[in-house]
Amino acid sequence: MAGGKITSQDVARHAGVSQSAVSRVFSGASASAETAQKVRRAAEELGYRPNPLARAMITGKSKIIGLVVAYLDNQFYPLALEKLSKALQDRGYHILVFIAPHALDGIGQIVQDFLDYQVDGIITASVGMTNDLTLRCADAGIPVVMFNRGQDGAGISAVTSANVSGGRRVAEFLLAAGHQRIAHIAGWEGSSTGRDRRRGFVEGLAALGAEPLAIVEGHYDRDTAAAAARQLMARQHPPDAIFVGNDHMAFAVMDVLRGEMGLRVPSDVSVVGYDDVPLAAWGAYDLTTVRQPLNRMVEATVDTLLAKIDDTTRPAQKIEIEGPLILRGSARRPAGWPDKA
Amino acid sequence: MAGGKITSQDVARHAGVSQSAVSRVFSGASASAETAQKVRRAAEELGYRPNPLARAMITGKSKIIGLVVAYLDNQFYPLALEKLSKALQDRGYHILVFIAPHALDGIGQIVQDFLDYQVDGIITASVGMTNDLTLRCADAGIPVVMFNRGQDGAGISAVTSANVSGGRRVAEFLLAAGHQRIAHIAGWEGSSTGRDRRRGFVEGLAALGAEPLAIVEGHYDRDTAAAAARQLMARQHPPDAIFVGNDHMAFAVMDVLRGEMGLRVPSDVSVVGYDDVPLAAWGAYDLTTVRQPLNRMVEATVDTLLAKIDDTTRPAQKIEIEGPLILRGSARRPAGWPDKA
DNA sequence: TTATGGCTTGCATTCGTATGCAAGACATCC
DNA sequence: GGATGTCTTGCATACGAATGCAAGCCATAA
Repeated sequence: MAGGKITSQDVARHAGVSQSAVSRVFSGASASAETAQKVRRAAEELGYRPNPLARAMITGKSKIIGLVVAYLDNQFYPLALEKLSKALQDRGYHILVFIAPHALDGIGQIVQDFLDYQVDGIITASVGMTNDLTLRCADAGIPVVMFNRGQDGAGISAVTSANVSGGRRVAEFLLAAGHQRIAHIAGWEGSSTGRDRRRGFVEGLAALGAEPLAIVEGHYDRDTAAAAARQLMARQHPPDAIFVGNDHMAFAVMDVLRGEMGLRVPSDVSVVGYDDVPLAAWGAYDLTTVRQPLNRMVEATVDTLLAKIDDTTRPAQKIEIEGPLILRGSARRPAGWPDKA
Repeated sequence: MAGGKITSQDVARHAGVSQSAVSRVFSGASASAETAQKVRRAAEELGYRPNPLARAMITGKSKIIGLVVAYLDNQFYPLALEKLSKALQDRGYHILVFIAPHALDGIGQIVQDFLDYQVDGIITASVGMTNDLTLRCADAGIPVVMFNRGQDGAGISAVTSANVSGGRRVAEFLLAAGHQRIAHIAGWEGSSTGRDRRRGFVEGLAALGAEPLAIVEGHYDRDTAAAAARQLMARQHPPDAIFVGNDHMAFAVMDVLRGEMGLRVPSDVSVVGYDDVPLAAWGAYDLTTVRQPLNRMVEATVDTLLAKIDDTTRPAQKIEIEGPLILRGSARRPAGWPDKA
């Protein structure tokens, strides 16, 4: 029961040295082997641990990373949260989590909180109003990395998967399977991922002399995507394949096609998603989708952020990681294609 | 740009009062209306905000709540995390998130981190080794509330849904639908929720003169639950209804029944889950399940925790909240039953 | 032997806020 | 009018660790 807090003073007394000596041993500054030994023994015996809050006051480094997330109903983000969190914990950081409010003024509040708590860095995992948030933090001199969302021009680091080439691969895949009328339910024009996937997809079709039957926005939202699916299928010549901007929406689309309209996937309509969340592999959906390589994205994010914290002058980096197309049962498979492409 | 930090000193100078006056205005201590006015104006003009770290050093109150979660692949927990987080943010707290490591020694690390950062309170959302963690934190004098998990005897607050009566209601429901051979894939014997649901279920059957065909443990894990389903269906007389200890496992069970075995739900087998996560309402599963009233559970958790932080001598509370049975398409419906029971 | 340099070490101060204490202002009561 | 009490206010100090500075130590070089 270490009820009474042990301070560096206590350790100093116990070890017969000064408080500064203790501080130096624990903060890695120079100290003789002998002193270090004595201090460590004393600390061990007393159960001393440096107080990070006090340390933060002096150094300005809190060892806290702010993590902003939203859309926890899309399985991709809880997983990202989990892995980011673990990776940062392993590196000796702690994670202050903020659920991004949908109201815009909430963002200002969050920025203030970050400043107040002197977080050393910030990761934004797909917040709609990322721009505002990131810019304000960057202004305040806090390193920021955007996860799964890029930003043109601005000097802010970002880690994404290779969305353009992913979209292109889906186009090639659907054409190879012989689809004639291919529609796209896009993510959100306000997000780089949505734009890039769409662009890659359209370019991929164009490169093979095809063009999309229609493109509708799904806003990364179940209800919107479901409505989009209904709208597409109500056309005089409905699509025979739909590329959906992420898995979360693709599930809604499949629910509409099969549940409401009694259609069969993929015999009536092929559906392709994006992300490869665990649910995509479950029997009920068995969704063909482009995998976002979560582990590598997390590693890259953490590395980039910590590097920038370590050396603030580092320039911003944009990192893109390729992910494979995972072939499952929700889309017709072209003859001869393997499970991954 | 407010690059240089504004301190209470600056405000004091600007307002023509002492630093203590500023402190008192911002910490709610007594101050004359006039002084308060001057201070607030000055603070406004300078963009001053009290430094929570410095404040924490003096008061010992960090306004940080530690939140321990695991199993982020079960949709229930991300949602809980989201709502808990929002509720606490609204009350002026910040959330330090820890992903519970599966290794046992990781727990000790977490406890130390909590102590180091002087968290004001802790919420544990369904960690396996909750016992050890909670006891150690309670020992250290940090208020703890267990979310969605109880603990017999020990003086620790806990908020759960009414799992015993929930289990009982499922039993009554399945019997009313005329099922003859009812099996249960239970949660985990080491968790109170798992034990309670099971107990209520068995009692409910017994009260009507029935007994379970079989009970198998699913460990709240997809693969284990899937294996359990296979095992149950391989019996000479397989069940015609399965009550599964939570939705997450129920999805796996449905995948096995429909995907692997070609059975129909509910005509061949009825499936009932527990939680009512959003996915349960999606078309692909359309799962009949007992709802855990998340919003009210979150409110109760936050209220209990903050009350205990406010007055440490408060005795531990065990709060149970009733949740309805939501009737959907995965289980045969007894004649005359409404959608909710 | 003395001067020079590199290491350690302790002292004192610093970070930004909260708070006990005593002094002052003012109203109340006898 | 003097005594008593309540309310404000400023001063000084405390929280726990980090760090500039100067003093002390030892070894090496001249």
